[in-house]
Parts: sequence; structure tokens; C-alpha cells
Amino acid sequence: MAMPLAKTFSALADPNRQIIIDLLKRGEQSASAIGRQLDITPPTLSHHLDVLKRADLISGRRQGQQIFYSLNFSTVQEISEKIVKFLKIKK
Amino acid sequence: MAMPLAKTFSALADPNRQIIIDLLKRGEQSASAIGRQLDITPPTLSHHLDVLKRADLISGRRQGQQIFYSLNFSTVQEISEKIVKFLKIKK
DNA sequence: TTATTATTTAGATAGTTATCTAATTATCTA
DNA sequence: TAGATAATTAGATAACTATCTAAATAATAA
Repeated sequence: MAMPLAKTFSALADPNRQIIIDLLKRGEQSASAIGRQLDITPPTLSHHLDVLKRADLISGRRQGQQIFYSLNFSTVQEISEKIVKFLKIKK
Repeated sequence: MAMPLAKTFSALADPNRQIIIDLLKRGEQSASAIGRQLDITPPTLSHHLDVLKRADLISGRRQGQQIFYSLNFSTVQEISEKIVKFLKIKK
């Protein structure tokens, strides 16, 4: 996917988006289910989901009226490794 | 130090600051030495160094007219672990 | 078809941030 | 002390972002 690290860090820099990531670790959830745990309006939630999607951190699939969001596990894994590598001190 | 993760991610989200981190992995450098590799004015550099300092990622020590900046290795290590933990999927 | 629910898109706004120029502070040297 | 160099602070500005309300789209149910 070759997502630049800056975009990833920006996506992760918002507290509400961190909570969303945290929620999705337990498994997929509909947008409204996420929203119920976040004290923001649906449009704001939609914006945050969009940022996370564009950073390739999450994906959504529509099922009926709802859209279920889930973590992109492989991307998260990749990012985690990339960050560790970036922060690793060269001796 | 208990630096909130959001602040760390914000600090790391800027390309110029990523370059600074990268440069300092090789060892300490004066502000002007960093600046020569960055195509920004001294005040802008100063701003970025300040952001990184406030995120506890770097420290500066004055030696004569120059201020030498270096990575806070232990903080970087801590942060790296914290990020891995944050991105770790609970089974 | 009409109403209801779920979500997104459009548009506006307030707050934040990256950047610059100009001025200031700190240190060294002649 | 005066001048030069290194870095920061002050102040302005343009771009970006998180948020909201209102409107639009999508899917379901009556």
C-alpha cells in the first residue's frame, strides 16, 4: 500500500480516532455503534472514519442500512513494524 | 514522563520533524547543522525543535553559541513500545 | 409509495499549525 | 565595546482540521 508515515501519524494523532481504533480491536462495529461511544455527531464520526479509511487503517462493508467497520489487521501490523523501524536507533 | 500518545503522534506527523528525528539518530547536531539539511528558515526550524522538545523526543544543550540537539533515547524507546502496544490486536 | 433509520456529503466556522520576515537574546572574538 | 554568528521570540498569514447544522443518499419496512 505504501502509505506515507506522515499520513499514518496524522491519522493516529486524534483522540477520537484513537478510541475508534481501540474499539475496533475487539471486532467490527457499525458506525452508529461506534458513535454511541463517542460524544460526537454522526457527520463528525463520518469524517474520522474517512480519515482512518484514507490512511488504510480501517475498512467498511455495508450490510443493509448499516456500515460495519473493522481494522485492517495487516496494515496495522505493517504500520507497527514501520514505526518501530523508524524509531529504531542505528548504532 | 506520561506523554499522551496524541501529542507524540502529532509531533511525528510532520515530514520535516521526521527528517530531524532521522538525522539525530546518527548523533547530536547543532540547530544550524540540522537547518542546512532542511530547506526551512531558522525560525521554522526552531518551531519544529520546540514541538519535538515538548513531546520529550529531543533535548538541547548549549555549547557556546550553538545548541546541540540529540534524541532522548529512553523516551523514543518508551514511545516505540507504547505504540506497538497500542496497535497490538487483542485476541 | 411514504416513513424511518443509517450514513454520508455540503457548507460554514473556530481553532490549530507551518511558514515567513523582523526583531531580540546569547555567545564569542577582535 | 563593537561586530559577527547562532538561535529564539514576536507577530502575521495561509492552509488545514475538527466540529457543527442542514441536506442528500441508501436501505428497509409499513
